[in-house]
Amino acid sequence: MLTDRQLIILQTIIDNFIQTATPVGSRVLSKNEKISLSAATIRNVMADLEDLGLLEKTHSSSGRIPSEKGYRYYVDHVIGPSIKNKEVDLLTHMIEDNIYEYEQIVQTSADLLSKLTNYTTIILGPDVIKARLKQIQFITISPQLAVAILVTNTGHVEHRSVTIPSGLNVNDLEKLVNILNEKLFNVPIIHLEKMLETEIYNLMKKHINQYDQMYTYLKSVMRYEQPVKVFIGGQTNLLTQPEFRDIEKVYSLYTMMENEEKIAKLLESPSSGIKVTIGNENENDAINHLSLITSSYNLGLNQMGTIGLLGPTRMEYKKVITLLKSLSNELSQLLRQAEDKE
Amino acid sequence: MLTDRQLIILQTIIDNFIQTATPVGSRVLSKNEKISLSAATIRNVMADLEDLGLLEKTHSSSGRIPSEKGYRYYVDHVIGPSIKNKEVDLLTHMIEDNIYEYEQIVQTSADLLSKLTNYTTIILGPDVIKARLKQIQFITISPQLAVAILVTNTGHVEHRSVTIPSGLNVNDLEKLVNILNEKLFNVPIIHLEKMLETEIYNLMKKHINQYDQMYTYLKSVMRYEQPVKVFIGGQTNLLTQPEFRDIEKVYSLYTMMENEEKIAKLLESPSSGIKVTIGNENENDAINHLSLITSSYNLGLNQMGTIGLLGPTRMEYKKVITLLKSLSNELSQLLRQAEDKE
DNA sequence: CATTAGCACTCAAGATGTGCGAGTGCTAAC
DNA sequence: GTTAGCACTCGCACATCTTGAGTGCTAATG
Repeated sequence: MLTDRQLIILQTIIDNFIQTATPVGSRVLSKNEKISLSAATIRNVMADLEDLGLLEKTHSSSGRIPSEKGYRYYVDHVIGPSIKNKEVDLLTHMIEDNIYEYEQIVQTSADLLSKLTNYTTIILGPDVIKARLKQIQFITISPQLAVAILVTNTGHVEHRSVTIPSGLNVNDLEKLVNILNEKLFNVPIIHLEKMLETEIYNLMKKHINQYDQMYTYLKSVMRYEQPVKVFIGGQTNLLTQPEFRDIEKVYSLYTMMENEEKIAKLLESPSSGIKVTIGNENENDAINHLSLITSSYNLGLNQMGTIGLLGPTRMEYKKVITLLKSLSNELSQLLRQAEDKE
Repeated sequence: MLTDRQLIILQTIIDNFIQTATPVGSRVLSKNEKISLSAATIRNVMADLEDLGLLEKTHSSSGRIPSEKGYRYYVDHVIGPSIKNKEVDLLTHMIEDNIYEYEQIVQTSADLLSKLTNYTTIILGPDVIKARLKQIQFITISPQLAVAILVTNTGHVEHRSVTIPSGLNVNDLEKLVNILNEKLFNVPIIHLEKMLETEIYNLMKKHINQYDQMYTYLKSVMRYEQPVKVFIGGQTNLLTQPEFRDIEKVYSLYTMMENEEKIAKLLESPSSGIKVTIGNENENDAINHLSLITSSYNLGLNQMGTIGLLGPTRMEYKKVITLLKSLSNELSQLLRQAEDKE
């Protein structure tokens, strides 16, 4: 456990470094109101903190910067109970004014969060795996072209265009739709393809003339593609941070962000609540010089999504955590409201 | 008109610079097989070309680099008839293997094109403005939640979740859907909102009990949001180009790319066919040190989209133009086939 | 008369050197 | 225990120097 004096100095150094991104020296600290000690004394304390592994020097006579362990200590011990601040209010109001569509809410949230923090927001949409089929429909556009629409019990809509086999009987198509809706109702959409291959195929064989051709098309319709949807906001924000003057880092980060799977892996969190990963605590190389703060939100129907904020290790932990806490609550509530309302 | 000698030297300089991104000197040129002249002679020719504004020096004693006018000349006069190359074949095959959904075809094309060229691909989806409503549907998910689905004559699907006003009569809803489908059939979706405000509103007043509440919801459903859809592939490719060592440029470019409207504006081309804009010929500041090559493709139903490739001014014009030509043909054909097939 | 060799000149870029300032650790005095 | 003072350490900014690639001009050449 640190002494009060050590704590206040550690905290001040971190706060300072978060703002300026430059090493903090004893002189600067001695001028801080909260610390009424001479520079020399502070130097001694700083040496102690360095021995404890909470601070680092960039070179033998430089000021100190927080180590990852230092940030960890700060996050775990220094950041107090969250205070609802005006940014949070702003956020919730802006969201409330924009409820049209699930995807839009999420994307708006991502953009807002980025704007408020100047970091990059990554949001993982709810897991589609658990969704079940509510209804399947075909709408013919032209004699040859139709659109297949799948709606899930979570309100998710997937659609594909399909070409209609020539000479397909209208009756057959109707029959087919009936079969599908009857047999596939409430089936998890992840199992659709399998169901089609077995049960449905046999039924089609019996009742539909051109079953083989139709089967091929259905298969393409029911391909299960996107396990989760990723939303990114404020991608360019990180470019304004001085730690990104190095193109190599930008390149590896952006390449990573083009890969939805990797992002999904990053945000996959078994536990709920806020989670902070600092620097090398991240397994992914592309962000092992960054910090990631995630929070899960839920959508009432047993589905969960994750919001993450990506920034330099000298991130404004306090602010971000506060914001994230409120936003995930807000999101959960908002999306639940949309169901329960009146 | 340039002499043969001038032409070959201009061409060699450009080809060389495209590969190496470093100024080309007379010594290097004199070692080129095709040019059997001494360095001194070449210097004279280079001086002439510089007077013509086709070449530039980075400083008074540096080698030459092509000016934008030089690239323009190269594009207009040097690049011969396009040759179908193996990359094009590869491209078409890969696309043919992946026909599932319009959006997917386009995204795949974007990614492929980027992979083949190492530049960034931007594709503008077809203009939704011209699309007309084919059908509108409500699917209830839970007693309070429904999904509204709009399908256009172009096979486009839009969906929104809406909450159902409490106590809404099932009959009323059915009536409403009928009214909507009858009155709005074949209406350009850009006019939906206006129609709703006038004609539909009056009809609703007559036939639906809770018309006012329902009206509000419908309005949110029919909001017309995305004029065009933008697909981007290989966004990170440009980062590997030496001209992007400067973070400022990366920042302004990426910021621009986050803005769909600006991109749309960029690719909006009145003329069809290949169009090359070099450096400052671009009005947009974020790319005025880059070149953009665009090609339009069409989708049979009178809709057009645009494919663009963004790279440094020392772009591999020949290769890109060839690829782009074939791809836009291929895309047009492919998407038409999807309709006509059998 | 076009071509070429030779030479003086230019300039960017990398290497080397210097001074400054921010910051440290240690020691001795309060 | 706290502080003032001092010698020491680096990074950084700046100036200086060297190198080499490249040019333009001029005079010689076929």
